[in-house]
Amino acid sequence: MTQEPGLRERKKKQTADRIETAAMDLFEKDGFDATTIDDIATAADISSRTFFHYFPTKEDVVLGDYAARLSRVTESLKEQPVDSPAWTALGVAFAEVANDYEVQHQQLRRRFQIMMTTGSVFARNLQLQAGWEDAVAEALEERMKLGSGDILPRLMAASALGAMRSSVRHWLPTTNQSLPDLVQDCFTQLEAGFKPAL
Amino acid sequence: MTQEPGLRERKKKQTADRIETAAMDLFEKDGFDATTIDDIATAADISSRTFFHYFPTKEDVVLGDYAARLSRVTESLKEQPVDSPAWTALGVAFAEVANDYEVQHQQLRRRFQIMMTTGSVFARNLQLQAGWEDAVAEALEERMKLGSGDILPRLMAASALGAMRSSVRHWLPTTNQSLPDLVQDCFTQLEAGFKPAL
DNA sequence: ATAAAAGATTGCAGAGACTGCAAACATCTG
DNA sequence: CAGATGTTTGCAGTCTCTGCAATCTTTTAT
Repeated sequence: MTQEPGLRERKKKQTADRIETAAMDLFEKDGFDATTIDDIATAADISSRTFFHYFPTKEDVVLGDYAARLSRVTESLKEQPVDSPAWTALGVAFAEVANDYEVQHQQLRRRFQIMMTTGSVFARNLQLQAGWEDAVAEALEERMKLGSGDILPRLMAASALGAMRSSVRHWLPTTNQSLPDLVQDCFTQLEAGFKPAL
Repeated sequence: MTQEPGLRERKKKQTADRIETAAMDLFEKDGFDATTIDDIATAADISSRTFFHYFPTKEDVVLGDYAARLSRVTESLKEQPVDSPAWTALGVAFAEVANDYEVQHQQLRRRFQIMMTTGSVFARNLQLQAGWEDAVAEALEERMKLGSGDILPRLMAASALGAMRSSVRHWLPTTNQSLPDLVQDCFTQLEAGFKPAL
């Protein structure tokens, strides 16, 4: 099943990494907007055309992997016992993600720093999160066996993502509390609002 | 105080309107992405350079006025009696906006239609909403007399905006329920989660 | 009424992100 | 080793958006 990746795969990953590190270094050195695709391509030793075979936009270099990470929420959600309340299950799923964030906080802080100070990157991030909201809302709808006419799944998904975003924002500058704790606090705060919902 | 606007002001407003209607017509006819600034400029009888004196980006033509509308939330929030709970006050403020939306739903539907089907416009919208979230969170913080170390104002702001967004999404395709009702439902749903907070 | 100030419009040149295409190149498969 | 398949590259081109300087319009002060 899991074949050892061939030369082609290895090279590809290697190039992707080279682009990413080169780009991040330049972003931090010169700023996101002042760094051009050409700059990145030169630093990563590829042609500028090739850049777009690896990343759809410049913004995605900053968000790339951390975007994929949140998509785990839906998987985790499906693994939760069906008899636990939806909001609780959501809380567990997000706690896992928060843990990932906490573990890799060194790399994430660099990315967040750029994201929070660059409008286009921030916007792209929100756009990706909106996609996750859709996915989470859909998963919740299925889980709660509700028709698509009910607003509750979407509201829950939006609240959960909002809790996550709020937590990250407070987590970033301070480091007083751990991210999982913050997320947990937000979820328990909102819990009463979703009490009656299975 | 309120001087009758001079010729200059009148012309400016007139040009802005011309750009907006021309652009919206083209967006609906050919699609947002397929419409170029040049197309809009030609249709509105201006030079393409002038377009950017009126709108910072193509996306803002779709979002323009309705963006400003939500900024009313903070004002409305300040007018609420200080002894009413924060979440209740927020609910009233958003209800006013929802009413505006409902009244002008014909124009808004056109804009939402384009927004929901065009990634860049949707992203821009989320970016603007993030700005409102900041403003609302700040206003709440002041109202609740909390230090800036507390996460609650931000969580409330995020939840409120989330409720608004969720409501709009359900309101758009159906028309079964009025937007203010939907918003009200979401706010009462979440109310229990913010009960203990003044 | 007229001249000066202030503001708006325009064209031009240019940077920069991103796309499609076709040729060259590398890797994999049999 | 040859053919299939995937990757890189250069090139030409489109489009958004910016700065600048010239021109034209409206306002204001004389």
